[in-house]
Amino acid sequence: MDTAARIGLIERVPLFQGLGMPDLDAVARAARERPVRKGDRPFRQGEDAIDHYVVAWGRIRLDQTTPDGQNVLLRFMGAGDLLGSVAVFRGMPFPATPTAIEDCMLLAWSAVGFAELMQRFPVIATNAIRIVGGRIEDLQARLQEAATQRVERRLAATLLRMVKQAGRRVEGGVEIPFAVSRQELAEMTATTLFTVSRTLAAWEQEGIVSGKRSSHLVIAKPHRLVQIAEQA
Amino acid sequence: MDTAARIGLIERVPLFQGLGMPDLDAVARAARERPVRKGDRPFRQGEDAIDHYVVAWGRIRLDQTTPDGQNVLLRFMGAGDLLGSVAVFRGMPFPATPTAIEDCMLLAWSAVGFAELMQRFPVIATNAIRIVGGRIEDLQARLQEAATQRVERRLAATLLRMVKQAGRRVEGGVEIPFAVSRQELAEMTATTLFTVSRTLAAWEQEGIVSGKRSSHLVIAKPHRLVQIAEQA
DNA sequence: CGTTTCTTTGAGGATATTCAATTTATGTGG
DNA sequence: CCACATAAATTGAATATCCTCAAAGAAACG
Repeated sequence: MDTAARIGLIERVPLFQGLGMPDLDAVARAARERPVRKGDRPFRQGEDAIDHYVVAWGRIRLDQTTPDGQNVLLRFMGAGDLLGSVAVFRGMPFPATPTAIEDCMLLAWSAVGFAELMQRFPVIATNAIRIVGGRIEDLQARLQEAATQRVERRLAATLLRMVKQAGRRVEGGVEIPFAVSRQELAEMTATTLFTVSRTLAAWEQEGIVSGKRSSHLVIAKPHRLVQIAEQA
Repeated sequence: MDTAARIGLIERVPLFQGLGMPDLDAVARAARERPVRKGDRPFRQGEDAIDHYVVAWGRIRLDQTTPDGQNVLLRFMGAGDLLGSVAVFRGMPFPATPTAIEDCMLLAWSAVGFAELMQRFPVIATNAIRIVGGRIEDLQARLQEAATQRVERRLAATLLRMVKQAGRRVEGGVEIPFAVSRQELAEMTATTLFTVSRTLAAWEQEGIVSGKRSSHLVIAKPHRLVQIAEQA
């Protein structure tokens, strides 16, 4: 990937929004490329956080695991998403493990290099706060759901979040453009894969969703999901 | 409160860590004072976020309410805590409502004024990211608990978090230095006040905690709570 | 001292989990 | 391309955890 290509990527990354042309060039030159094969993990929960990452392309799953082996899927990430920065800023170990669910390309900046960029281009800092703030709201929403709502509503909300984040219009509805297992949906919804399976089966009956196994999920009736997610 | 007093407060606020003397003065002068009576709400969920706040003294409870009236207690806040900033940065309405549980003093900065300060003192931005990052980790931990653990463990974790955040050594253990109702504990733990009541009753039997009604909770055996919170 | 608010306790029941057994995909090697 | 092995999903039945509702008791407040 040459500098021009990097700039093309970087200029669409929310973190670097508001930077002009020469600035983007400086940012691009400071980046290292880090390809990640499908299934691989660029780093692991508990390791020291030394690099900031941005996903250039490909998709990544971010998991948090408890000491006793239970897993929470925090989110899926795609092109333009920020990875690991919060831990770097805080000087703490990574709180979660990313796993590539497709072949990916990451761009990496060392803590020091990134600090220099932030000093030169203060807008990066405000962008970072905005992004991290968005994650807070997302987490608060999920916490509220987990705390107050039943599985069916939560699952509807989970699917709608995924649609909002990565959904693609296709004939017959909106598609989630990568394979998601019941287990993964369960880990995002705070439930078990069994309950997810049953719920999706019921929705399939009603024609709300479709898509088996490794094929992509298609939401045929998003409005029904919204209804379920918001039902009193 | 004169400027000197303000500086005294501000220099211990994590957000302004790393600022030197003349800088602190500038920050202090730009602040407005906003007293809040016990029970009052400086703003409400859904309102436009125009001011950044820092708690100068007093305690505040931060709640998020669902459209159907259910409530999640996000956290308690005290001197030095940042309030509302995430929403201001994002240009979004406040996602939660703060309520003073004691008479409080807030310091307020307008969005514009604060942006100027951040421009002059870039360290404020990095501090903000660190602080907001800390909240993310807190929320992730709570989400994981809510998703994977039973009430007893979650309640233990909730109490330990409160101890860590605001606990005070007293004879016979550690005290949470403000009154917390069962209802509030339930809203922090994603359960009902009934279950909290039963669990605390059992713990009181074992001598792990003590404190009735409006008296402050005392954790006599924090190590036992840790055990419960971490039990496989 | 009465009223209000918070807390306790009990009983019953619902939601969702757990566990086990099948069925259905996927993909790998022959 | 098929057969087999592996992984994912389905489905059912039993059970556990926790919630809901009701009623009574205790503490706070004016």
